[in-house]
Amino acid sequence: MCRRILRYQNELVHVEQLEWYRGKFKLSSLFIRDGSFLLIMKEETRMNYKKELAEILHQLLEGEKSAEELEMLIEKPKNAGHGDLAFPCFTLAKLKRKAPNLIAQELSEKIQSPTFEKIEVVGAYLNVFLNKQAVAEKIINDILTQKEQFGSQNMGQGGNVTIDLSSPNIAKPFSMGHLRSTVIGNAIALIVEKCGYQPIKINHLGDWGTQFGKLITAYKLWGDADKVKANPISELLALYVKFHEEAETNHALEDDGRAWFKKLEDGDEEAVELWQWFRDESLKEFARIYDLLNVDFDSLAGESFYNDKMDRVVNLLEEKGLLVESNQAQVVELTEEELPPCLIKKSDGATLYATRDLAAALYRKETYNFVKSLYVVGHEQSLHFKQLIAVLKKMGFEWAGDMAHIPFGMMLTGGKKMSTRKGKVVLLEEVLKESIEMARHNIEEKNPALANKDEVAKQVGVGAVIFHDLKNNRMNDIEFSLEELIRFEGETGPYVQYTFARACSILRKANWQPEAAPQNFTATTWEKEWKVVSFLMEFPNAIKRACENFDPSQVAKYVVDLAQVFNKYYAEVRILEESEEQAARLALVYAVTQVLKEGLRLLSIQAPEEM
RNA sequence: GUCCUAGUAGCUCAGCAGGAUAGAGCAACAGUUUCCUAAACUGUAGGUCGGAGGUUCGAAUCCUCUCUGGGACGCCA
Repeated sequence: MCRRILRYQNELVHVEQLEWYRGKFKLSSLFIRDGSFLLIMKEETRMNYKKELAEILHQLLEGEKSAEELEMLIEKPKNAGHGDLAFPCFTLAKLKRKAPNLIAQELSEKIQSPTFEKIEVVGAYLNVFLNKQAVAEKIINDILTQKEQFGSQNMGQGGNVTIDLSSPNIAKPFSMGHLRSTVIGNAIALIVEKCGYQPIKINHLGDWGTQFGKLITAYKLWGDADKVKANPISELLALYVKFHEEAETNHALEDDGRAWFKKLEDGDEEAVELWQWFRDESLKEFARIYDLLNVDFDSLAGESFYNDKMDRVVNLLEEKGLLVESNQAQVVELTEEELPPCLIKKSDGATLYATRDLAAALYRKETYNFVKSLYVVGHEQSLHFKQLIAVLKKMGFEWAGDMAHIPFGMMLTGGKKMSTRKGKVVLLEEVLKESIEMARHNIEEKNPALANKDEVAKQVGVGAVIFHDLKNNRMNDIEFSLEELIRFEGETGPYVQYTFARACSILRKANWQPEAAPQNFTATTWEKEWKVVSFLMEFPNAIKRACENFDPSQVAKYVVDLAQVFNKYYAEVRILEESEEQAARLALVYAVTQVLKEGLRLLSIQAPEEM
């Protein structure tokens, strides 16, 4: 091979450029392999010590396994006594036909790197201890200079990601059930943005559909304009509930409701006017809640927005010969996909949910040219999204593969789904109010001298509710429990916020400024601090995991873990006490505040400096 | 009936591209405040990882079957 190439991360780079890279990235490790490749690691990569170890092992094993394979085998030990990285040698035993503990022993003797302080062999394991001084200094300085940028990545490269979130139904109260999509979607938007994507948050309002026909029917039968004006949502909800009660015995009501919806879709003046009114009132109420939750949207294009864009979809389907009649309705058959047929038009010609989502998908691709299009919608709609994507693929739209349903479990009361129809809902606003009140109560008890009590109570109360939703795997159902929600101890939002506030308090008392921080901390062994440092190091990985899996709980869990180790450290070490190590300790405290704050921000939770 | 999802400590959950004694929080019990905010910290107790097979040097993690809860399966969204 005449051209010497070196690999720079995943790219191939010409060796002539080596000097340029050396200047720019301070190469830490340089390997020459079979005279034709040079493998380098640039400065940022060095932070990924796992990669470095994998690379070294790869060299030592003379290519018997790829660096990537080796990296996957490296784990971080659960037990601190087992070091920071561990490599089990079992799999090599077969390849080398040698006892795994012997292999570990041999490897341990050959590894030489300033990054690794010591290598221990325990059975078949290679336990690697990082050089605490070097690593801690590196991490702390990174955070000191990058501040809230620490942990940011660029896998998104500016690509647009549309996120369908929240999407409450107009004329219905904003219930606990809607919290999940709102809060999960918002956190995903923030996380994805942190990873270099451009999120586009779309509130796909449920402002269209047969339900409005039903509501109009109910309003015309039993409604009172003054009452609705005085108390829009609760009055409309009462009408909606009454409709369903009456409809159980009087089946003509259902037909009447359907008829009114058809009129609405055809632009009947009275129907449109009522609809517009209901919609405006609802949006006013929702605005208060979004404000509390700190959520805003890039688009409010809901279902009604696609009203005039559906003919095109239907025509396209017809042109492609996908539309077939079935019991007077128009459907797309999905037998090859092993899915039930997707209903496009009802027998009365009115459109359906799927029709609107098809139109919306097309619109979003054309308007935003997304690289990913996410739908943060409950798990019970999985089939619908499978069908939606399948139909788009059948239509020949390759980009349908970039669409993804992000499902989540249900909010339950008494083991059952909350049902608007039966009027059995818990209002989100009520819950937020209770939580804020609880926070306020705690402040009076614990820190009555606090300056901006109302503001902090709001941040803490709302933080508790958001965190409670985000801390667990999306897919778990959540049994609604007010007690559980407004618990501020243990693995909760307020616990993390409290940890942050106490850390801030230390910095305040020390009158510590990041600009005045020293660059090196030679007086410190970092022994007591090591656990905290090693958690700080994990932040970028947590974000990456959260982004790849669209899973905010990864960040929530991380932030609790960091708070826990910091609290232990805080209880053990008196930081404000004069000591040679104080400079390093204060810098560490500052680093913790930065990461906690940023972690909370990614969950849309504020971090008060005092509470 | 088919498909999707979950089953880990009394409760809520982590851990699941297989790895070293299965971890937190809550609740229980016992402690810590002349000391950086006790919304905290320390300790004790608590588990045949739903069950049965299988793959493997090694399984909570992968495969098959099975039981239980929840959900979805054409004119709701």
